[in-house]
Amino acid sequence: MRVVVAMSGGVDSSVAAALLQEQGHEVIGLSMQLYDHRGDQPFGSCCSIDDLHDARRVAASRGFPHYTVNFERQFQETVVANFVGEYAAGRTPIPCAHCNSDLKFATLVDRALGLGAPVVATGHYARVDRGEDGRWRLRRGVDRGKDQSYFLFSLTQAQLAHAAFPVGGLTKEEVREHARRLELRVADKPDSQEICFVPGGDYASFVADRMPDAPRAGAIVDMAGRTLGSHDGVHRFTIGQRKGLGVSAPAPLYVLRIDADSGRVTVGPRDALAQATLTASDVNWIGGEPPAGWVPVTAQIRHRHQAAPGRVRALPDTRAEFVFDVPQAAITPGQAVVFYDDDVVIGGGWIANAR
RNA sequence: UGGGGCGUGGCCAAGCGGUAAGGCGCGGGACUUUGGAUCCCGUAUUCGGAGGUUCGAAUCCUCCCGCCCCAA
Repeated sequence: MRVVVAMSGGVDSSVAAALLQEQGHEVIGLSMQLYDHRGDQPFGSCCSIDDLHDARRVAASRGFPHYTVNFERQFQETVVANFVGEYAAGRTPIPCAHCNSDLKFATLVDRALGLGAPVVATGHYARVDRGEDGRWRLRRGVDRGKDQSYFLFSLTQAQLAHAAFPVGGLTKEEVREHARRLELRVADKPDSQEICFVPGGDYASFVADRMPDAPRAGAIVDMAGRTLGSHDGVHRFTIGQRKGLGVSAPAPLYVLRIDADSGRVTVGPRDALAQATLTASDVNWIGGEPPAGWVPVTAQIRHRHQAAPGRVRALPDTRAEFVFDVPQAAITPGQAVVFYDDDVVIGGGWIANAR
């Protein structure tokens, strides 16, 4: 079978491609150029010029074709625009999830079909299979420590039908062993981390430079409304943040609330971060239809959050309401909430608010 | 110049004769395909200044400097 593999230049997607090829598939490597690599400005680790070279070299060494497609414009218009807009609005974006939902799977499946490939594979740690009802299911990767199903909650039945995650059944260590066995040059390449398009991890400057209006400065106040200090812009904060407040107090202070209109950032003790109920928007129910009534599930509210039990129900306009059995700390607007039944992704959406 | 209190690292603050706790903040590291959190490490040769007492003082005494409160 002809398969298109989205290659980031890292170990995971490289091994995914090599394994598929080893299994007898006709592999076509595809890399997305997300940034203008001309000029000398530094950029992040994902899909950098070096990564594109790595992907190309891996393809060459394995003897399968590799193409680079230019997604700079789409990346700017979807992922980067959302990233900047969310921070400006006092919310906290999660670009990796948007990149998957708004860019990769939104376009790659069509591209692949155009190349005569019915399947698009990536290096994500997640699994796809079919349930008893014949519907496609998205499940957590076998390596729970590296699981990335959280970032893939937006996949639809149509997309899952054409998706493959070759490393989803492996552990990271097994992937690296395969990489060494196959003599891939990226075998010992460090795992990617941090926001790929923000140079040096200084996302605050990145956002400030691209905001339509000047950063909204304001006061840092306690729960009683007393002013404790001031800040340069709400984009510098996220719910649950402790560092960088510049305020000293008898005990650590955490960001509890961000009001983008007034620029007011409310801080308080850690206990005050716990909330049980959240509303999500643009919810994708992977099975195809929203559940009827309340359904018991576990919910994950950030990458590496231990999914916690509760119940969910669908609301009108593709929204959903979820209630944790035990309140969780720092439920943050802008982040994704993903619902699971054991290791099966039921659906997910973007956190709109919590209370 | 009546009385009382206080000055310890960027902030708060223990210590009250035996050779500078702790917290916040800050810096670094670990972890991590988002942000945040969490964990680990680091952060005052020195206690407003100058003398004195003592084997030894941030801790006792004297003077000076600077704050704060009470007083018609």
